[in-house]
Amino acid sequence: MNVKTLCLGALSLGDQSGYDIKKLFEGALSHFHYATYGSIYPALRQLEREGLIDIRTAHRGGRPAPKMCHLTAAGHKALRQALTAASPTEQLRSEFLVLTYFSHLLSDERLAEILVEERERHSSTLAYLESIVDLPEHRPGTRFTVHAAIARHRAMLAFLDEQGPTLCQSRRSLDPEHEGTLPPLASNSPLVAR
Amino acid sequence: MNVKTLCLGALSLGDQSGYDIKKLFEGALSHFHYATYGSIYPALRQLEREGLIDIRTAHRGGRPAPKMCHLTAAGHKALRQALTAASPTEQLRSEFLVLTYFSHLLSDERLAEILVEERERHSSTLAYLESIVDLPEHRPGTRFTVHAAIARHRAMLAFLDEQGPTLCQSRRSLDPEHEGTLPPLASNSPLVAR
DNA sequence: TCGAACATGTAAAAGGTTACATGATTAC
DNA sequence: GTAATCATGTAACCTTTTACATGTTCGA
Repeated sequence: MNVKTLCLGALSLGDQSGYDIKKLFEGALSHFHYATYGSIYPALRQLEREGLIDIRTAHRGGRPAPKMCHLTAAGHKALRQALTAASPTEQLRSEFLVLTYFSHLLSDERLAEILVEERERHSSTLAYLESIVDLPEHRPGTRFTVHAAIARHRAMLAFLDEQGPTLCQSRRSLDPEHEGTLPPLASNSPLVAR
Repeated sequence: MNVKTLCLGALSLGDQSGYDIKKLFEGALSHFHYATYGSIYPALRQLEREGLIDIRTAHRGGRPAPKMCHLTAAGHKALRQALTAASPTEQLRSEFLVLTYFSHLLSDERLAEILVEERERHSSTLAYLESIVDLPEHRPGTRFTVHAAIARHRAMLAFLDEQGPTLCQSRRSLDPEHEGTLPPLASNSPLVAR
């Protein structure tokens, strides 16, 4: 799923400027995708070239004039096709989990710090999401994805409270001698083999 | 966090070939990162040029000779620094959530199909993870990340069972006339503004 | 004998981020 | 007056994916 398709999707909700679309990526979409101006503006220009959107400058006095983008019939069709054809994939890139996976290379203090910070991140995001999920203006699709994010952050909080202490303790019981030189993975380990 | 750092991390677990590292990305690491040969082999060559790893061809008769990679002292130091300096970020890219967010553009049948498939994905991954999480050969870091994945997939299953029907029903109660031309988001919506 | 697993790599292209560049307006 | 917000864009760089290319060995 590329930024072009996401922009078409955003425009299916109503005419918007590149700036507006960026806000959407920082807001509702941020829980499952992200994009910056550097990809949004080129995407919009390309979509215009392909005839999938119209761009017209809105000269409302005062403020800098935004270029409002509007889905054409062809754009609508292309969007539907893209969404229907997609076999939904998911990719998670979590540096937190990378760090904990390699936690044998971290100091106790650094590990504890990382765990606390991760907890705070989930906690504050969760509080925000819970405060907005029941607002009546959400479309069903929006509310669904907010619920998904809430479920995920709640689960991560519970997991951190349950397994965080275990991770810290398991390190203390290890011989401090062989730091970073643990034996190689057994080649028949399911995690290696699969 | 780039593939080079991940490769260094993999090698902190013991000497491995590029092929072995790929298996790690398909296995234990797959729950929070991914990489293909096209990025792993160039990364390894670059790490060798930088003196962070040694590569030597293992001539064990028969099989094609793997090039075993070994962390140098400099590599170990670089890895520790990279892991300590990282301020852990997380990014999720879920086409499933993109599709549900824009579900006003999908047919009822397609939406139902997507929900069922997503449920199956989480269900089968969860079953696998639960079958291996208690194996004694896991390092604490490995077990921690497996628990994290289990927590996430369980939460998603519960969420799908709870909110999936709601999403389908909310569509049926909508006027079928204005498909795809829902009113623009209120500009004061928290999801837009934030 | 045939497919799966082992094993390494390249080249082109796609895709995106980062940093830079600019400037008006509004609210405090 | 000054910081935040509105508003658009480019260029260089980085990273990664995709598709291709090749060949061996083991087990059924």
